[in-house]
Amino acid sequence: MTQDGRRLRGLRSREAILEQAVGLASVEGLDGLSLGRLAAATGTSKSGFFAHWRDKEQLQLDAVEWASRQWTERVVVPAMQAPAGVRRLFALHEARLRFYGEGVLPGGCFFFAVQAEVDDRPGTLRDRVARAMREWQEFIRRQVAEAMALGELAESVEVAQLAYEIDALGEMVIIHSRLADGPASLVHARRAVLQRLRALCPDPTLLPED
Amino acid sequence: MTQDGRRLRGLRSREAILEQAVGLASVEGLDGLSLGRLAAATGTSKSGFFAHWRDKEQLQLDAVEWASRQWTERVVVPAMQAPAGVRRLFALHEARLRFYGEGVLPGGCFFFAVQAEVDDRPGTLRDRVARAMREWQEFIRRQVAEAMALGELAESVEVAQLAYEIDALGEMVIIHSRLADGPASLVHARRAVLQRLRALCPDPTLLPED
DNA sequence: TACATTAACGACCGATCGTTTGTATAGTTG
DNA sequence: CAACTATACAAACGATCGGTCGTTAATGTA
Repeated sequence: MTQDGRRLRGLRSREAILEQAVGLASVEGLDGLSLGRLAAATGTSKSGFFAHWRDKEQLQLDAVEWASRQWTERVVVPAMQAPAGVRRLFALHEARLRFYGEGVLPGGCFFFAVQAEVDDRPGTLRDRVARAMREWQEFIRRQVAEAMALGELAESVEVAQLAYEIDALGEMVIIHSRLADGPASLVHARRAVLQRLRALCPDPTLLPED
Repeated sequence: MTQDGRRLRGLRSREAILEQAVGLASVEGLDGLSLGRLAAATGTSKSGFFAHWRDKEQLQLDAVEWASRQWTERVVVPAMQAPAGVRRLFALHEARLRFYGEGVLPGGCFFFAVQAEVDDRPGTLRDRVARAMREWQEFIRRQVAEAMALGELAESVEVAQLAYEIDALGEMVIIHSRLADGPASLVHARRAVLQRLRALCPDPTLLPED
């Protein structure tokens, strides 16, 4: 199982295809992502995919994996460089908004585009997407709990409640920025969480004023 | 152009088909809603649709119209029975949550399922969906502004900001309840808006405590 | 009664879907 | 070098897609 040149070349095109697939899926969803169009976008042939994946579902599963790793690298990891507590919590929110604002994915958010498709369709794909989202929300909850343990959030805070609010205010940027408000929703989402955290934090100077 | 029996019969099946279409689209989206499956669900034939609609896009446009009216009847109208101001604002939020919680549509929310599909695809359909959503958000903003005019919200409130928060906290119930938290997200969404309004309202007794 | 219109249908069209098959080729191993 | 393996392809498959066509039965109008 040594990685010789063949596998290396294969891995390279595999990664290139997955990157394209995640980008396309963030726009058209996992169903709209047809093998024909993906082939055209990557400059390969439809049948070439089956050298890398047994069927379309395997490709979709790997795309979910790829999107998860991308999210971790571009959102979670940068936020972890902020000091633990309420500052890291807000850094996490800002990192997400930066991800959206910079247009890393042409459709904004891979998981948002995919949720509506899989949530009513049981199967491995749905399970994998649901797990990724549960891990993400659990991660937010951990940051909230840590901020509380550090005394940086009022004791009256309920962890799951605040975590829901932070996630909701961030995620909805995708909808609002694309169909209605445009970039203004980024400002609204940032301020909503910032003011909420400042109101709950005994030492608001930990957070920017505006 | 008098409405004789033929047209009446046509209208009846037209409405029945549209109701099915909106329900199916709330689950599978407007693309997933294929004419073949819609025909099977309504017990008619594919080709029968073309007696009512020129092509699929016209059916989709009418489905958007139907979903808009349903939303108005089931959410907006009931909320308007509450006294203007902060109580009506919260009644609007609760009416939405009731709509989701009761499972009026099998997929939860028609517009949520459709947004991700149309937002990157210019055309009449996208325009119509975007208009419906802009009207809804503008309606929320009007209620916020009215509550402020009545002195039921602190003067520091920015209308668009608060409206964004209320809408985001409500809409995200669809995602969270279907892939992660389940019904708990309804509780989170309700409490988030309730506490936010109570904190901003000079007379919190206008709103329930919990 | 004679005629027009409508709802609804079955059969079929070209296009595209995911997938299979067979093949050519480049890289690795004995 | 020969034998083998992984990559990639063109061609074709059955299924399904949105849509057309011609027809039938029912309902209206003159």
